Parts: sequence; C-alpha cells; structure tokens
Amino acid sequence: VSQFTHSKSAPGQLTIFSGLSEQEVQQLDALSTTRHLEAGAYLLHQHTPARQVFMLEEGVLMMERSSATGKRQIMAFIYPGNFIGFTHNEYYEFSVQSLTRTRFTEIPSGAFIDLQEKIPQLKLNVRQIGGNVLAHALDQVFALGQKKAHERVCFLLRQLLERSPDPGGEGKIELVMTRQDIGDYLGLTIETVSRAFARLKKEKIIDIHSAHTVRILDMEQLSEMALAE
Amino acid sequence: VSQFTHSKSAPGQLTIFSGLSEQEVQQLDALSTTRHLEAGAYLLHQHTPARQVFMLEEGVLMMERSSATGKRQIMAFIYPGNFIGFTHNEYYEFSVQSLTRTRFTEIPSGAFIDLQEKIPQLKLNVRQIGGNVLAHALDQVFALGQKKAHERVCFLLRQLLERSPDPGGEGKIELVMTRQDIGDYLGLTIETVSRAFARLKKEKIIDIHSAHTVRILDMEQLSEMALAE
DNA sequence: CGGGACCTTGAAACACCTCAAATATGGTGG
DNA sequence: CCACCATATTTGAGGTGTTTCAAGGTCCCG
Repeated sequence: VSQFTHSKSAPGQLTIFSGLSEQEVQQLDALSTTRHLEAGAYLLHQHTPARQVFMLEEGVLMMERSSATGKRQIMAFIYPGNFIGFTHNEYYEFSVQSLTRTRFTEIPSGAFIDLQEKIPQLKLNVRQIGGNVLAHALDQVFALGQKKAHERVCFLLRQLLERSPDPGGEGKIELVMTRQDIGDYLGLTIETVSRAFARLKKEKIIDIHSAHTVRILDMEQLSEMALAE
Repeated sequence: VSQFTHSKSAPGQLTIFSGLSEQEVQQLDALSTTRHLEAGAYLLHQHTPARQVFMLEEGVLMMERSSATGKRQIMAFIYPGNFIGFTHNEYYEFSVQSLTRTRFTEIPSGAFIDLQEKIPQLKLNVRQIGGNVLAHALDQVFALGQKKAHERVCFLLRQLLERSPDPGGEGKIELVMTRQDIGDYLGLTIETVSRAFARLKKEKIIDIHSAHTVRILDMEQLSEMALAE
C-alpha cells in the first residue's frame, strides 16, 4: 500500500497522483522519502539549488520571499496535497517555512523529471499544477493591486475554505498562521488585518471564536467581497 | 531562412529558439503563421479556450485581467521575443491587448506540445520560460505588497530597461503605454503615477523629456528604489 | 489651427500605517 | 489544574501616503 494513502488533501483536489494507476503511484513511491519538520523550521531556502521537489502530506507550510531590509512577502500558504518546488529554474525562487509540524515526501528533481517521461498522466498533472500555481499568483496580483484591506481578507478566507480541511462544522476555518503572516501575505500591517477582521465581524459576515478560529456566517457576501467585482 | 530571423528581441534574452539548430527552427516555422494586429486590438480573451501559443515579433502587448466592476489589473507588458499563452489550463487566464501595431507568430497548442517531444531543447526552453513567467509574477506580488508608489515606478522602469530595446541613447526609455496602463500594472491611480514620476524627476533620478520618453540619470539609485531593500 | 485625449497639479477626503497601550491567548511549571 | 509569563492580538489616536474630485495644461492628429 502506498505511503501516500493517508494523505489528508482536500477531496476533489488535483495532486500529482490524480488519475495514476496503483503501479504508477508505486513508481513514485520508490523515489520518495518521507520526512518531518518542526513548526518554524525551513523546508528550503531561496537561491539554493533546486534539487528536490516535495509533496506536503500533513501540516501547513508557507512560501515566502524576504528582502534585505526585512520586508517579507508571503506568496502562498501550502496545504496537504500541494506540490512544492516545481520551479523550472536552477534555484528556488522562494523559501518555504513550516507553520506547524509537517510531514512530507521528498523526490529528487532529476528522477522526477525522468519519471514524467514514463508516465504521461504524471506529466499532465505537473503541467496543470504549474498552471494552477500561475493562476494563484495572478489572483494574488489582482488582489494586492485592486482590493481594499477587508476585501483582501475575504480573498484569503475563501482560499482557506477551499484548501484547508473543514473540520466538521460548516464554514469553520482554522487560521494556523499569525496576523503577521496574514499581513505579509496580503500586503497589510497586523493592525489593519485585525481591524479588517473586526469589521467583517461587525457586518456579520464572519464570527470570530478565538483569534485563530473563525466561522463564515454569510458565504455569499464573503465571496462577493473576495472577488470585489 | 527562418521568418524569425528579423525578430527584434533584446540580445541575450531567452526565447523558445534559444539553442535550437537551424533545422529545428524550421520545424517550428512549418507550424507557424505570421499575423498582425492593430493598436488596441485583442490578441486573445480571458476564459476562451487556449488553442494557440504565440511569439511576439514586433510591437508591444499587455496581458490584463478585468473584473465585472471595471477594475483592471495589467499582469505584464510583453516585448518582442516573449512567448504568450503557455497557460497549461484549458482556458486562457488573462486577455492580451496590443499597445501598438504588432507582428507575431501563431502556433497551434497541440502541435507545439507534440514538437516539444521531438526537440528536447525546446522543452527545456519552454520549461525555463514558464519558470521566468512565475518569477515575474512573484516579483510583481512583492512590488504590490511591499513597495511605495515611487518604488513601484522604479520597479517598472527597471523592467522596461531590461526588456525594451534601448534606441541608441543610454538609459532612454520609450513608454508606449499610458499612465492608466502603468497605474493598472502597479496598483495605483494615474494621478499617483504622475506624481511619482514628478518626484523621481525632482530627485534627479530620471529626466522626463515628454510624458512618454524618460531617461535614467542615476541608475544606481533607481535600482535601489526598484528593489526597495 | 482646433479638438479630443492624455497628462499634470492642487486641495480635500480617505484608507492604511505607525506608535502606544491595553487585552487576550496559549504554553509551562508549580 | 491553576497561576504565570511571554507572545500575539486588539484597540485607540495621530500621521502619512494614496485616492478622489476638480481644474488647467500639453500633446498629437486631423
């Protein structure tokens, strides 16, 4: 049985395994190593040689870029089932840090590229994941360029609803990241993020249980604000 | 002789032809159709089926996304040698409009994908171009999330210096796009863009000949501001 | 030379940021 | 299990940068 069997990716989500036969999954298994990382540790660093690709099995990661002046931009939050390190350049374009304790598999880039030649479906999946990653980046550009603070927060909440497992209750979201992380993702300060949450609560669009647990009350309005169109 | 011979791409820039033999270039030629577009016309529309890929030969294009409320985000300005439409999804993720009269070649996606199997170097080029496109998007996310107005304008000027042909004079830039286009690229209003240019002129970092022709006076300071780090 | 589109500049409004302080949260050891 | 502590979050007040609204100027093309 594949080591990937117990992966907690959201249902219906595209992964590198989508549509692969049991035998093909085993070929991938043969190349893979399972590893763990503690919260706060780095999976990889920007500008280091891109020699591995990864698939997250459990926990949450974030992809980030920092400048010499200490400005930090979070590029994505990464949930189980997501694929990491598909950069087609020689070096990674970003760093990846653990938000929680994580479990993931590691595959050497070269072997992974070769395997794509043997498994056409795998190549298709990688191609489509690449497209999704670009689409995600374009969404973020649109959000940062055109949306107001509270709309950006809605944008994030919608993404988290799609990608994080919804534990039982409908519309409940666990925010494993800090306000600082959210601010660095949305191009805002922690204070503005906090006020945006307060505003959404006042408008009865969300309910804030604790700072790290919110529930969507009005999905329609949330989506409308998230799209801002 | 290849129809691509007279392509005016910037020297040293990666194109899909980089490192291809004459014979391989001819295989690409055989699939290609040359077309023209007038200024203001659309090359392709968001959400339409992605059936072709394109390479720009002459002129300038811009890649954009619009929302129903009329908000528009420019994702990139496209110069000769650039490759368009590499989306790996079924539909285009953006629209592409001409800023000037343009000349470009069109290749059916399916045939282009097949040809990559026959020409390993072509596949490498496409992979790397995909990586560059993602890197460009991440740069833009960082700029929109972390930089002030005048820093974003420097960010754009640096990009244009790299990508647009520098006609004779050193550091001279032709801004073929309007202030509105620039604003929609950088997430600013036209007034803020205008004031940012005025500020850079006052600080003697650039000189503004006409609204659409600027010259870099202090390259070092420009780069510093563009990076904002 | 005239006209329309584009660009610049000014003043006021607004959103977001900065600084500061109070409050809440989560983990730890007693 | 509770009290405590460090850390994270919220809230308030004031400042800054960007937007909005409005007017005037410039450029380009017929």
